[in-house]
Amino acid sequence: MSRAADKAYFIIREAILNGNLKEAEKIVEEDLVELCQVSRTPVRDALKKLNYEGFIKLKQNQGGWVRQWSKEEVREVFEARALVEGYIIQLTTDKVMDEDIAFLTNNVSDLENIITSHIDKNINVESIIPIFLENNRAFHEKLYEICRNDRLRNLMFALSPPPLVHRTAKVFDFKRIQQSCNDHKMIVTA
Amino acid sequence: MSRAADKAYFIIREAILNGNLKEAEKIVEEDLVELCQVSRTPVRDALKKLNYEGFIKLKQNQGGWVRQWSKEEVREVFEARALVEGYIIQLTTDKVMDEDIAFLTNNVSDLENIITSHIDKNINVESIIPIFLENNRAFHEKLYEICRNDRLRNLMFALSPPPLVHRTAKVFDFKRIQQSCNDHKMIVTA
DNA sequence: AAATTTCAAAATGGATATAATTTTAGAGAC
DNA sequence: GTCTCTAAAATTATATCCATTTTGAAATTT
Repeated sequence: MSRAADKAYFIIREAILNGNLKEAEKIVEEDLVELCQVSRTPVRDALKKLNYEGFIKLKQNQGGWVRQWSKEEVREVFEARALVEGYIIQLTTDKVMDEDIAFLTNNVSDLENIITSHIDKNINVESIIPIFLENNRAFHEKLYEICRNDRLRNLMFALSPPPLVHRTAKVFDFKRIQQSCNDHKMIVTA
Repeated sequence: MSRAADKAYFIIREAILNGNLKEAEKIVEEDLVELCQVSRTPVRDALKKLNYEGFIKLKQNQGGWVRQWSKEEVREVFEARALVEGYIIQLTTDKVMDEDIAFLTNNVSDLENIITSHIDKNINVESIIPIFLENNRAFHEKLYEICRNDRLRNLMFALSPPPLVHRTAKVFDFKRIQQSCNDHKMIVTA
């Protein structure tokens, strides 16, 4: 995708994820032109992409809305993601190299260390959320790289997680993060 | 998506699947304008969608190519599709209604009858391929309808099958079709 | 007063024009 | 003869313009 269109894509996506564009809010292209400082063409490209990825819902001749998530849907997405991830892990086992293992091992132990040090010092969980997210992203990115399957990577992207506001309660406490960390650990050893 | 863009999408998709646009062939937007009889805007929309679905590969400022399929990739796609389908079937079990079952039962027995009559009369397998494809499509479409999950439906679409030429050897003989028929039968009884 | 119709304003989809980028093709150097 | 550089051609990306559709409020009818 091109530069102006990329710019629009990331700005709009960010606005959705951080809640500036609220759920079920009508999306008007002209407003986004102003927000993104590009013309309508790249804005429209960005909206198409966001539509494919499920961030918004486009309707013929009626524009788009920020996608609403029911509890049921959130659950289903997480289940489907788990399904695909499991499959990806299966695929990686034949292709994985020593240096990949090293990378993943480091990734996991990095997070582990951070968690324990935060718990020891009694630091609030919120401060490690960004670290966790980045660590988590890197881990999964590596898995895609190993299994070399763009299709599956897109697939996971299509199953992009619901916006932060919906995940927060579900995901972000120390227990959850440790759980995720352990899951990754098991994957690496396998 | 809008009408002209839909038109372009289906024309181009068809051209890829039936081999008129050959593998690894460079895709030039202006040529497709002529083929589809619409302007460049809807052609570009269609290409974006086809890119997202993996039919073609787009590169920044360099246009696109019809996707090439290695044997490995074909296998992986079929596996991934099976994975998602299995999951869809799991989801449908709580939601399925009597009339849905009736529809699926009919669908399966229709195909069964056609197969046996063709084998009895010693008719070439090729003549039932279109019937099989349509029957198959209707079966899976029904499953999506039952589980009411657009996301999974899109996901399957993103895992769109490789072009016909690649599937032919794999899929189209009586044994295969009967196998598929039996699979569906088992799904219905479950 | 409620419902329906009409019409203008606004928003989206599509076509075309312009700008930027990449590819090519040929001239010149080695 | 091959390689490199450059300018023209081709192609893509973006902006803008036009057409079509939708929306919503005012007006008319029941």
